[in-house]
Amino acid sequence: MSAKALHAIRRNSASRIAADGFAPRGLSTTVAVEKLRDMITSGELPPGSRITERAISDRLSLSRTPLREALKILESEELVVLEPHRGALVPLLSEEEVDEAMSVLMALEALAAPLVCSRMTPEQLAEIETLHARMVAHFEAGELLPYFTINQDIHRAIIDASGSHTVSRIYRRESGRIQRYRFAGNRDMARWRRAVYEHELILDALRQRDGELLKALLQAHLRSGWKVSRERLGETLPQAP
Amino acid sequence: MSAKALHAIRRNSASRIAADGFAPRGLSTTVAVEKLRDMITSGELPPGSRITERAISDRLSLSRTPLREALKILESEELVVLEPHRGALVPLLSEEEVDEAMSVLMALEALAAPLVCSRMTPEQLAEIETLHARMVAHFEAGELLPYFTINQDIHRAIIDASGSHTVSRIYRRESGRIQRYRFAGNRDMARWRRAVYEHELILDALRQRDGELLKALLQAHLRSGWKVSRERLGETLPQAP
DNA sequence: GAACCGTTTTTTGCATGCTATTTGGAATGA
DNA sequence: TCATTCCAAATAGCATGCAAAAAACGGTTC
Repeated sequence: MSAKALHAIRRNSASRIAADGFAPRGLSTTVAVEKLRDMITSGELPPGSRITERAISDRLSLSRTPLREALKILESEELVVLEPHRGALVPLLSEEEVDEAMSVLMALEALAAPLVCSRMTPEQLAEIETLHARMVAHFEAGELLPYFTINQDIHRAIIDASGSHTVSRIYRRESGRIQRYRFAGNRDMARWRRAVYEHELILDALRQRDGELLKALLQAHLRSGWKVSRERLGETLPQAP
Repeated sequence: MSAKALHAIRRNSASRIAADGFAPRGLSTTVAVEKLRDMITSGELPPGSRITERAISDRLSLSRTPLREALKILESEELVVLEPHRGALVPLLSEEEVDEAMSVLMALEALAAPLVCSRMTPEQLAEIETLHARMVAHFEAGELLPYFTINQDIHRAIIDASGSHTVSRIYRRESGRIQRYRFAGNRDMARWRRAVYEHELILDALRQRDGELLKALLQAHLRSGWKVSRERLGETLPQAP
């Protein structure tokens, strides 16, 4: 329909090359989502911080358009809050809000547990065992951060073994949303040791494919982990949003 | 960094004025999300249909930029699927996928029921009673569509009364995602009459603030409603995604 | 010093147009 | 007839620039 003859002779500036000298892999928006998600869940962008589009788009060496798309995605994951005409900020969650999310995670684990026990494949079990071994290794080396990461992976792998895409998706999203706040609990050495032991029990329940036991163990694990984190955060967190 | 001197002397076209002669209320992206969500959940854009950016942006009289942002939001609600470089399409859910979502809704109702009974305010109860009365009126008038809409509102209002923002949010999202597939069940007259009766029971449980009873009733209600819809959809739906 | 108000500066919202990728189809060969 | 290759049209991805809203500033008055 439109004439394509009149081209301004101007190349796009060399913006596809990021600051580190490598062209980004994949689509800009996707890359931006992943980087921002990391920055938020890792705490590099702490709760309460403002995100100005230009600053971040410069930092990720892309234009505002894909960055804005990324922010919209993160908003619907509730990892950022967008205020009209005022921009994005990382939400500061209250203890009650994390509580709520923990309840949902427990409900999802209760829903998933029997499914996992009836539908988990031997490969999935083996995968979980491998992750567990690696996690224990990090525990014994006292490496908190990799321990925590693999810990999350294990819980995700268990939920994934339920075969319910819907449950997996929601679990992932909600657990990512509050991840930052749960981290505090692992700094307690007694709790840490106890958590590893609970993981052993969970693994046993998986091997025996005992759905009821698995459900009980998962919920107790989540509950007691959060209890410790909550105490740790008591000073830092506000009482109401 | 870049020179700002060279301006093409061109006004933005009068595109803020929509086809109906009214300027849109609120932000374009928000408007686009709401309109598209309606178009999808109502079936105006049926599962399987492709959405080309230009066609829809013309139809909603806005540019591709806010439309693309809207699509990203809808994607993370799983109301559309975006294939890289190929655009958006409305996903066709299999029976199993709707099943999964129904399980999640039931789990959320189970989680919410006791909270609702302990935290619901008298105003919230009154609000639900009002909605119920209106719903019954539509039932007696044989008006299926408004009945169905208010039905959804009642379930949302019950969940909202739990006071858990997290549960409300997830319930809303998942129930919207499968809404299109649940509609079929109400075409069965026997089921419809039965459903209204079940709502009476649910209302009683709310009045008595009996959490266990409420939980049981809600779950039975959801289960039997979906059972009928599933039979209706049996012919139309594929077995696997 | 604090509160008010007009002006400048910054930042978001959006339309536009170019580039890159995909696709549909014609032309070619087996 | 069918598969293959190549080209053109269509369409998504993204950078850019302008308009408008919000924030920051500066000066004035109380």
